Amino acid sequence: MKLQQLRYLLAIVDSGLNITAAAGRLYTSQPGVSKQIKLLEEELGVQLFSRKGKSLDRITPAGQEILERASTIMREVQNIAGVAQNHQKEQRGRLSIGTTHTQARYVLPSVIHEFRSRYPNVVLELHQGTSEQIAEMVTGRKIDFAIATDSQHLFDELFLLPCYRWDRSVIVPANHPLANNAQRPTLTQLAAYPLLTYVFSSDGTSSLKQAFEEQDLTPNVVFTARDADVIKTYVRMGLGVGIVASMAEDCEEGGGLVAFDGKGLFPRCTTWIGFQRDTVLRNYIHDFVELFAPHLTTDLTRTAAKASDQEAVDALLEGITLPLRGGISKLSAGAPIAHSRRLRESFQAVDYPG
Amino acid sequence: MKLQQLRYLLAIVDSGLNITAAAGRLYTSQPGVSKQIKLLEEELGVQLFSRKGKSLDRITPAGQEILERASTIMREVQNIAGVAQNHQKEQRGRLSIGTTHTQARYVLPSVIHEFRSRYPNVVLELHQGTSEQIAEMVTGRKIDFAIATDSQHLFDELFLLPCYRWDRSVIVPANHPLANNAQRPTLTQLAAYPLLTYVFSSDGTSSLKQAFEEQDLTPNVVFTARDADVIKTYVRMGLGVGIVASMAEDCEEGGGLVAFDGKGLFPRCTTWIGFQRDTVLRNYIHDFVELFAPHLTTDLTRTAAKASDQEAVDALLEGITLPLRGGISKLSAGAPIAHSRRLRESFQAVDYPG
DNA sequence: CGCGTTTACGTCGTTCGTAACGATA
DNA sequence: TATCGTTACGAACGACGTAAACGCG
Repeated sequence: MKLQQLRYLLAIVDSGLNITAAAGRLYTSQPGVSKQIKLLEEELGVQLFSRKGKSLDRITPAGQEILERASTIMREVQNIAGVAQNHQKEQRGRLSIGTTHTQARYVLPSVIHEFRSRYPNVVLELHQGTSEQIAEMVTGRKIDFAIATDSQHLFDELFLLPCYRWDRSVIVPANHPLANNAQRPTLTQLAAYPLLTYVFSSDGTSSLKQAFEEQDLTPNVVFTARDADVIKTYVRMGLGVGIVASMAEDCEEGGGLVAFDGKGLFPRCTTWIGFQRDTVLRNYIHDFVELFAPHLTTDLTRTAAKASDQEAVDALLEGITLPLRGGISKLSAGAPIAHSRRLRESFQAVDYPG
Repeated sequence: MKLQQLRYLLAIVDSGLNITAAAGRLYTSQPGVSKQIKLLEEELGVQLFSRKGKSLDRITPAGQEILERASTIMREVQNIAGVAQNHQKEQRGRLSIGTTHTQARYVLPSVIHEFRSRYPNVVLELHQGTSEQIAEMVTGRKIDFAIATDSQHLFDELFLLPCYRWDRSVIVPANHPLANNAQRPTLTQLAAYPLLTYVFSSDGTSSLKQAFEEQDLTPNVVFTARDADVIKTYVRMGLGVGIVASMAEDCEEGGGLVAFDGKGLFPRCTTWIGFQRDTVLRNYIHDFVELFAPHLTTDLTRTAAKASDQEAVDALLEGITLPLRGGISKLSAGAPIAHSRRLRESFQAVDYPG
C-alpha cells in the first residue's frame, strides 16, 4: 500500500469515478492511475469499484470504508506537513481565504494589510464568492477557511467561530423623501418604497424578508446584488431605498447618500470564520484569525479545532462578548455571545450574504 | 512523504532511538533507514531528532507531533487491511490472544475448539503471560486483544469489555483437618493455615489480602504461583491450603483434594477482554468474542470500539447481566453488570491474576 | 467512431544492500 | 576498540509515460 494509491483512490472518487479526469487532476497519466488502483485492489484482495464493462460503475462497500480511512490518512499527511511548517523559523506558504463581498471590500483590507507586513513570504489568495461557492471550496479543501455571515446550514462539516456582529443600514439619495426624516424610517415606511438589497440565499429564506413579514408587510424588492457598491450606485440613480451592511455605509464619503442606522429594525447578523475539522492550522492562520477577531486567540482556536462538534466549540466561547462592528474603524462592545450556543439552529433562517 | 518513512520513524522511536535496532526489526538495512529518515526531514524541512554527535539523542517537539500523526496513519493503514480482509469470502489470517494461565487452561479450550472448526484457515496464537506482559503486548500491537481478570489499571489505553465473573475456591488435601468440615472454612480458620495461591500483582495490592485484612487477619501465604495446577500439586503434597479460581477446581477428578466454594469469602472477580482503541476488528475476532462471551455481540463490540472512553463503553453494557462461571461447563445467571460502570475505579485494588 | 480503460513496453528514478568511512565513548 | 550512524556505489525494482488494443455506447 502506498500513499499515492490512496491519493489516486480519493481523486477518482472526487472525479466521479472517471479515471481519466482523476489523472488530469493529478497531473499524471491515466494508465498509471489505472494500474495503481488495480495493484491496490490486488494487494488488499478486494474490489474497490464495481465495473460495468471497463468503466467504473460505483464504489463497493469495502471501497467506501477504505475510502473513508484513506481520507483520514491523507488528512493526517497534510497535517504532518502543516506541523512541520509551523516549526520552521521563516513562515512561508500560502493562505487561501474564501469570503463574500462585504468582508472582502470593507472588513478585510486592514487585516490583510497588517498580515502582509507580518508575513511577507506567505502568498495570499482571496477567493470571493457566494456562500454556496465558498462552502464548496472549503469542504473540497481548496481554501483554508471561510469567512461568511449566518447561513450556517451550508457549513455543517466545518466548525464555526463567531467573529463579530453587525446591523444593516438604510441608505437613500439626498433628494429622497425619506432623506429629510428626523428619525430613521420604520418598516412600514420602507415597505412603501422599492427596495434594493443583497441577493437572498438560494433556499429562499431571508432574515430581512422575515422582519417585514412579522409585521404583516411585504417588502417590494426591485433589485438585488451581491455587492454593496453596486447597490449604492443604483440607489444614487434613484431606483429606491438601499439596505446594506453598516460597514458598507460607513465607507461613504459624501457621495450624495443619506444613511440611517438599521439597528433594531432587522435581526442582527453574525459573521464567523469556519474551518475544516481535524486539520492542523499553520501559525500564520492563527495569527490571521486573531487579527480579524481578537477574542479568537491561538489557544482558543486550537482547542476549538479539536472539539468533536459545534456544541463543544460554542461552549468554549461561552461568556465572551463579540464586538459589534459599525465600520472599518468603529468597534464597540456589543451583544453578549450567549446566543452563539445555538448559533446554527436559531439562525438557519437568516442568510443574508455578508 | 512515504508510508515507509513513517513506518521507519515509528520503529526508530520504538527501538529507543537506535536506528540499527530499528532496521533489524524492519528486516532491512540500517543505511536505508537512516537515509529515509534524512529524506523525510529534508522534505518536511524540520529535524525529527536532535543529534548528539551522530547518534540520535532525543526526538524534537516537531518530531513528537509528527510521530503521533504518523502513528494514526499507520493505524489506519492497518485498518484498511483489516476492512479488506473482512470483505473477503474466505476468512484467513491470524488471531493472537494474550491471556493468563487460568483462562488458557480452563476457560479457553472449548472456545478455541469451536473457533478452529469455524475458521480452519485462521492461524491461532495464544500468548500466555502475566498481566504486565500482556499489557505490553497489546499496547505494542503484538497481539489482537487481551483476556485478563481485574487489574484494569494496567490497561488504561484499551477499552475493556467484561465477559464473566467468578469466585475463588478453597482446596485442601483429603487428609487435611479442614477436609472434614461440614461447612466451608471461615477466613479466621484459613488464617491459621499456610496458604498457597496466585502471585500477587507487582504493585502489591490484592483483593485476597484485603479480604483478610478487613477482618484484621493476616494471611500466611507460603507459596505463590501463576498456575493453578502447580498450586494444586503442592496442596496435595500437604504444604497448606490452596485458594484458586473455581474454574480450576471444577476440573478436579478425584485427585485427592477437597474443594469448598469460596463465594462470599473473597471479592468476586471479573474477567474482561481488552482491545486497542480505534482499530478495525476482523470478523473472526468478533466471532471469537461472542463465543467467549455471548452477550458481546458483533454489533455491541463494534459500537464499543468507536466509543471515546471507557465510560461510554460501560454505558453500552448497562443492564446486561454477566454470566457467573463456576467451571468449564457450568454457567449460571449471576450478578448484574451494574458495577461495571465503575469497573476500572472500584476494582483497581483487585488484581488477582485470572 | 468517440470515450474510457486496459495492455504492452521502454525509460528513468528510487530504493535497497554491501562495503567502506567517520565519529563517539 | 567497539558501537552506531553516514557516505558511496552498483544492482534491482517499480513507477511513469507513450503507443496501441479493446469494449461499450
